[in-house]
Parts: sequence; structure tokens; C-alpha cells
Amino acid sequence: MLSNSSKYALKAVLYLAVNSSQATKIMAKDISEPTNIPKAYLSKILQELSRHNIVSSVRGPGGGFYLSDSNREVHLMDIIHIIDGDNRLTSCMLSLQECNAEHPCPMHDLVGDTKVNFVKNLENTTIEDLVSDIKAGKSFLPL
Amino acid sequence: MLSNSSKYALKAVLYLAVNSSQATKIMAKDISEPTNIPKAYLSKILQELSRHNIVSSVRGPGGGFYLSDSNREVHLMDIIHIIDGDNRLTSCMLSLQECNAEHPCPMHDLVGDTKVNFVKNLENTTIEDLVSDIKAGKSFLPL
DNA sequence: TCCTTTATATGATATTTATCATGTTTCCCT
DNA sequence: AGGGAAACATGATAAATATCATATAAAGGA
Repeated sequence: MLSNSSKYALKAVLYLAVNSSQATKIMAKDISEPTNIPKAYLSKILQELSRHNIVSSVRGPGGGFYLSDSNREVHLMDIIHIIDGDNRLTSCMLSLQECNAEHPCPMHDLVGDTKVNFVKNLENTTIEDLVSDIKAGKSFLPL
Repeated sequence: MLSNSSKYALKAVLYLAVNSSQATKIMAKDISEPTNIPKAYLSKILQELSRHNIVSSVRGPGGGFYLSDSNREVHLMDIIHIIDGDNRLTSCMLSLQECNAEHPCPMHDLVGDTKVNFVKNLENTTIEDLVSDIKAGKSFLPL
């Protein structure tokens, strides 16, 4: 479904969303440990996200990663696009070019609206939305 | 979503379902061409499927692959399981061990029932079901 | 200014997935 | 029998993904 890298990216960003702020930056190491993401790999992912303004960062002592207010308005799909590219989720079940409602592949209806809806959800949901759910006890931060 | 190999497997089996019978066997090469699946790779996949009794085959002149009546009752998920293993589709969005309706990860609800339904469809749908759809003009054989 | 601490950039290794190649077995045909 | 046509088995290569390692740049404090 998602690549490992995307899953790590989402977990890390969620961790930052819950635990960080401009005043409370978190070092890669301190994200890596609780989330069980290999430190070096995580660093690379965070850098990629930073380059695309998904997360914020400052170097040097007292530095680290955090989410600014605007970072929190990022949509989940943005993160996935950056890491996985943009056709991993949206392509047809059988990777066919011509597969649509008018000319469906045999598996088209099995997925049906479900995938469309899911993608739509990813496009509409922001990090902040998920944080609200967590704070409301509707879901739990993945560790 | 699915691995390349699974997609190839599904396409090849569907091709056989529509075009082959015990009396009309098809060589790997003649499946490879119309479906645009690399011949050598396809052969390997077909052998794996044959070993698991998903497709039938006979060697020697006049031989080839075909689907027996019982092959046609195979469920789509069986094919995917053989090629991709059994947790690529069913695992949580973030690959968490403990993610369920009682203890959902933040993305759990985004997928919602959609994935559950999709998996259920794969488990319930047989090759023959898809062939019926194709014959009824509801969908088109992927080439 | 210099040292430490942290992110950043870049590249190296490993693992998985996809693809190709080559020999072996089985079966039909003559 | 023997030769050719096919699947079958096995292993080699290539490409993508995941992981690790090392050097550089920025920032703060002594």
C-alpha cells in the first residue's frame, strides 16, 4: 500500500505533531527511539520532508525538528507524494493505463469507490485533523 | 497495492481463463505477447502458480498452460497470497501490530471499511466470476 | 574565536523485487 | 528408440528500496 518510507514519514510527522512546537524542538534521535524507526534512515526522511517544507528544523545546539502552524495544515497525501511519488496509490489495480469507469479492468469494481474515497480522504485530511482525533481519544499515536 | 508479480499473475490467469481450455492449451510465449509481460518472468510466475494448482500445465509438444474447471473456482486472494504472501494487503496502514477498531492508529478511519471490503471481495471472488463479467461486457480483459 | 551540537548532503552497503539466462525433464511424433 | 517442443528448476543479473556511515555546514555557548 504505502512504502516503508512513507509509513516512517507519517509516523514521524505525527510524533512531531503531538510532541513538538517551535519552542520544543526534537532531535532525530529522540524521534527515532520511541517510534522504533532506525535513526539514520529517519534522518534522511526528515531531511527530505524539511526540504519540502513539511517539517521545520533548526541546526546546532538546542536545535531539532518541529512542526510550525503551517506545517500542521499539510495534507497527508502531500507527504505520501513526496516520498512515494504520485502513482503508487492512484494507479489501477493492474497498473493499466486505460482503466476507468467506462472501460474498467476486471478488478475495477472490486475496489470500487473504496480506493477513490480513501485517496480523497488522504487529500483532504491534514496533520492537525489527526492530532485532534488523537487528543479526543479517537485514535492512538503509533509507537 | 499489489506487487508487480501479483498483477502479472492475475493478468495471465485471466488471459488463460478467457482463452484456454483443456483442449486449447497456451504456451508461455503466447500469453507473454498479448499481455505485454516479459516472457521469462511470466514463465517463472506460471510455474509457481502451477506448483500451487492455480493453473494447469502439460509439457512437451502440444503442451502449454490452461485452466481446468476447478482452477476457475480459485479465489483471487489465493493468487495474491501465493505471490505476495499474506500480510501485504491485510496489514495496517502504518504496519502496526496493534491496530484495530478498539485501538486504532490515526489513519485507521481514513481507510475505514473500504480496505476490509476490498479484501473480502478478493476472498469471495473467483476467476470464473470475473470471466462472467467480461463475457457480459461489464469489464475488459487487460492487454 | 573555537568547540560542541545538531541538521544537511552525499555516498556506500544491504536487502528485496524484478528480470534474464541456461540447463533439465517430460512428452509427443516419427 | 531418438529428436524436438514444451514446461520446470535453478541460478545469475539488474533495478529499486531500505539501511548505514561519513563528512560538511550552521548555530549556540564558553
